[in-house]
Amino acid sequence: MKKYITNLFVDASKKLDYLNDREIQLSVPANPLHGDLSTNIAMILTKELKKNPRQIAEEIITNLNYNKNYISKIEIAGPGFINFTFSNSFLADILNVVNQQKEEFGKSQKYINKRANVEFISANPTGPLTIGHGRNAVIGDTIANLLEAVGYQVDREYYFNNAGRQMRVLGDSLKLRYLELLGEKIDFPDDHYQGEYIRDIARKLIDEFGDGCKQKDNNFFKEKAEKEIFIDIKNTLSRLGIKMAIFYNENDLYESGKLEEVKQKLADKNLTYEKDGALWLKLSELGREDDKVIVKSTGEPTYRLPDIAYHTTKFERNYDLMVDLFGSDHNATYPDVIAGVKALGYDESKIKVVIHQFVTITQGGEAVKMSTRKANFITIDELIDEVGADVVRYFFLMRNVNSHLNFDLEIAKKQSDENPVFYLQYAHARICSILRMTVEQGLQPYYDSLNKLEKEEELNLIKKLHHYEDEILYAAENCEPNKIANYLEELATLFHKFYTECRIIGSEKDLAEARIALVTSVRTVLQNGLKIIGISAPEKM
RNA sequence: GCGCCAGUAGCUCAAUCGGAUAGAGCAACAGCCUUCUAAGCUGUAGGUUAGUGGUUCGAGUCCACUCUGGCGUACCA
Repeated sequence: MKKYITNLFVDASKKLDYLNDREIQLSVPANPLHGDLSTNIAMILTKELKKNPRQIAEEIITNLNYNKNYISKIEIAGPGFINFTFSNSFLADILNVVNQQKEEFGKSQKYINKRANVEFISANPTGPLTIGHGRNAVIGDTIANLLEAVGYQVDREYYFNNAGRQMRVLGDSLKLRYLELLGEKIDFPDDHYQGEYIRDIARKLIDEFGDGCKQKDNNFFKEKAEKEIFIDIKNTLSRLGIKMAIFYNENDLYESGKLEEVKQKLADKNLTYEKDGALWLKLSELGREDDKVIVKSTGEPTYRLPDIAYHTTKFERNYDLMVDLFGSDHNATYPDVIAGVKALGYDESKIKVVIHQFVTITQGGEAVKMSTRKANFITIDELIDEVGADVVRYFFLMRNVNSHLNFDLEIAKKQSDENPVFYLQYAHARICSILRMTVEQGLQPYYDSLNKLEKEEELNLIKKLHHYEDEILYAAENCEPNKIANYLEELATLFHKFYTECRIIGSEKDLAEARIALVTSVRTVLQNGLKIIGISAPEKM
């Protein structure tokens, strides 16, 4: 409908010059008395034309040649809004469209033949995924789902480094626990990984090799730990319904020579210099505040060089869009990387960095500080065991990525009956129940009597269904998965109100069957939306 | 000190590029099940949108400053 109205304005611009190339903002008014879509164009033009906005609106409306089958009326209201009201025949047609498109409804072809890469989680394999990673994982996966819904072919990518200091400490930690379990007296250092999972892996080694690994070096233990931990991480992700397409190891950048190549290119552009035995990148010439070290005096690169090199590989893999999802602790570092990528001649506008704020974990009102090393953490696995994958996903998704997410463990555990995710699923289950019942009564969805739907609860529901496609597109383009969670809650609310006010069984046959067509469409949209946020749609609860 | 993010009802959060009377849920109070699932619905109460100034037809939203909180500010990632 937005497209239709926009085209009306394009036609009108042939007569009204000032409408030429003007973007028409159409929004859904909060107050139903203000119609179904509204534009403020007349008020925007008022300054330029030095005319009263209501006069301008009047002039525009007389030049809008609209079809009464789509729009029942156009009105001027308030200071100069132009309000459009959908006709009932248009609303009825929405249900036909949903019914025809089914699981395709809401998807679009806007980015068909485009390829996107969504990089997320990217936690080094030093321990199980914790609540801290959970938000990143769920947001990333849902952004990927959204991009797929608007046409992109998407690769989900996990970047990790198994070569750094963190991983050496991990290998050490495993070796010490191994020796400890074999009866040696071990003084386990504070700065090593304290978690019980290290002992679990050590036990596996003993089961497999007995004491035969005593003489093995750090590398052996490191590799064993990495392997076991990755199995665990992948298992956790799979419980959340997440499947990564690519695990990209930072080490490949060294082995392939990519790192050296990028370093050389930066040098060729005269963007590096040596100082104090280290190699510096002239970030101050690239719009950043200070120059930064990219190769330490020890010869080891800092994270910046491999990160820049890594991003160049994404460009070489020909993605049209690259989404990087980080926690807010990375917010000072990524601009350096982007500046480096740009300096190498890549189009940095293809990279979209999404920063999500931290999850604040509280237990009984008290904040819990998390640290993988200190083993003071709650794993996603534990959380799934407690409340189920659906609740975990929904909890991490329901807030704006820019907002801190307050995760009260006690509420998450005990409040499962009142969790909003059940509210959505309940709406779906109720519809399924109705449909089971109506089949027994010999009733079927009937699309030729949709004009019988004229109660407020019915019309509001249909209008909400109509907005679904716009919501998906907006959420995808802006990487705001929480919009879909909010939308589905609103849709569920409208359905529950409908359910309370409008009966199907017992109503006159044409009306009953039109209502069946309506709830069938609602079910379709609930299913489609829940699928995008990765939550199940139960038929019974 | 500087940078990014936030501050909206008692609590947790919405509010589509600046739009019309700032909305939900939880908690509180009062109602609704002989009829399709009460994990639901209806009503009452709850607000100087942290503060001060500015921009304009119009500000929770934009700008400046102040206050509070989170995350950063490495030759750690």
